[in-house]
Amino acid sequence: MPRAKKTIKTNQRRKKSGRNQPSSQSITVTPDSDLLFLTCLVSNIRHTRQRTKAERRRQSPDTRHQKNHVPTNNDHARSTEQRKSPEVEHFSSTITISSQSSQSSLSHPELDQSAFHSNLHNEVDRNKSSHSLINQRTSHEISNITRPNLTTNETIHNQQQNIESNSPAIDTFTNVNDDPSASNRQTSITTYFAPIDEQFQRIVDLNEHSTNFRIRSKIIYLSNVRHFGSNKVIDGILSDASGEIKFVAFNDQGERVTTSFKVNENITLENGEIAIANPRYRTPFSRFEIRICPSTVIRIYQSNSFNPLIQINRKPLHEVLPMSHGALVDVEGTVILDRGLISSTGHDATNHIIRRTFKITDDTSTINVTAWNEKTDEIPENIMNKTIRIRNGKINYYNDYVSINASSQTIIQFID
DNA sequence: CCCCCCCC
Repeated sequence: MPRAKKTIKTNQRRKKSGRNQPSSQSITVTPDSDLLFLTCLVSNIRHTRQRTKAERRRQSPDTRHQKNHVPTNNDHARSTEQRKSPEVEHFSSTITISSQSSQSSLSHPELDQSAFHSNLHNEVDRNKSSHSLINQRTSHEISNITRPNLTTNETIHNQQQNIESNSPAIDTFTNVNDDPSASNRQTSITTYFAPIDEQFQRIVDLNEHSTNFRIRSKIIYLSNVRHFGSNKVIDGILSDASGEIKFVAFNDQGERVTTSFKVNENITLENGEIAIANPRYRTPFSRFEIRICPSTVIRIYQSNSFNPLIQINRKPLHEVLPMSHGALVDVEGTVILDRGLISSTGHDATNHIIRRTFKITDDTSTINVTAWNEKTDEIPENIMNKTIRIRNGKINYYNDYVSINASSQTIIQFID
């Protein structure tokens, strides 16, 4: 069946890339020339010593450990609050270089760098020296945004994160003059009015009056194509560190989306029609939707560290257990048992089903989670002790046992 | 201009 085939393919890809995260699908190997650049960049930053691989390896589990206990009841705001959380503050100064050094480790898949990802952007906020260094390269590199080049995109990311995090975005451009390749940009106009191609807007700042905008985002949800009358529609949810917004695409525009969008991949999106979404179709975390139109430019955005967390209205597991069959819930928990992939056939023998079941726990209880069919593609091979965040999981009673089903309407994200 | 989807 096509479904099963698809699963196998993604698993192979996962193995090849040597990484465990669902986002690994978007990763390409950094070319040597970029490693060279990285080396220069890293050695140019004086006040901070580049840590050896062994040191990084040692640090990695610590970092993961610190993040693991985090589950709080205040998840709603957590993705934006995280930037200021004390534990992040605590170790950010010790891994200041890691946004560069962990990039170079991409070609060393044995290194588990996943623990760094969610924290990289925090460091840039606090490290103005690397910040200005990075800016020297940004203005010409951004034009290469479609190049499958992690260095480029990380660089852009580092700069853009500053825009997202510090409300006055202007200071980000102060060092642009150092870059000879940017010479034709150096009119006073572009110095003071940042060119649109050098920044991303925050998703929370979009509204029905936004016209020329550019965002970068993770595709956290993609619907199936639905048909109505002679038309078809596809929609989804885009997320950055600031929030999320729905998008919708009709007919021809939908074709673009179905051929190029994949859940958990990052994109940049420029222009589109923004409207207040029909409340029936809204997410709990956004009012607006972007209608993709012919002028909308969509590009792959390859960044290992841009990994915004999905927002959820988290329910403690002990409150989930008594809920009724079919109810939708948001939960978060740590995987304590992984039963792996199980194939079976449905009532109809031609219906091939694949599922992955694992048990999660939080402070209050434990529950089994089953991901069905294509959703299993989003589950990394190694999930033990990782924290999973689930939005729109479906309560399922079967043989007197409660579990949470993750199927196509469910959004899942591994945090560690 | 659009929303349902169950499966062991």
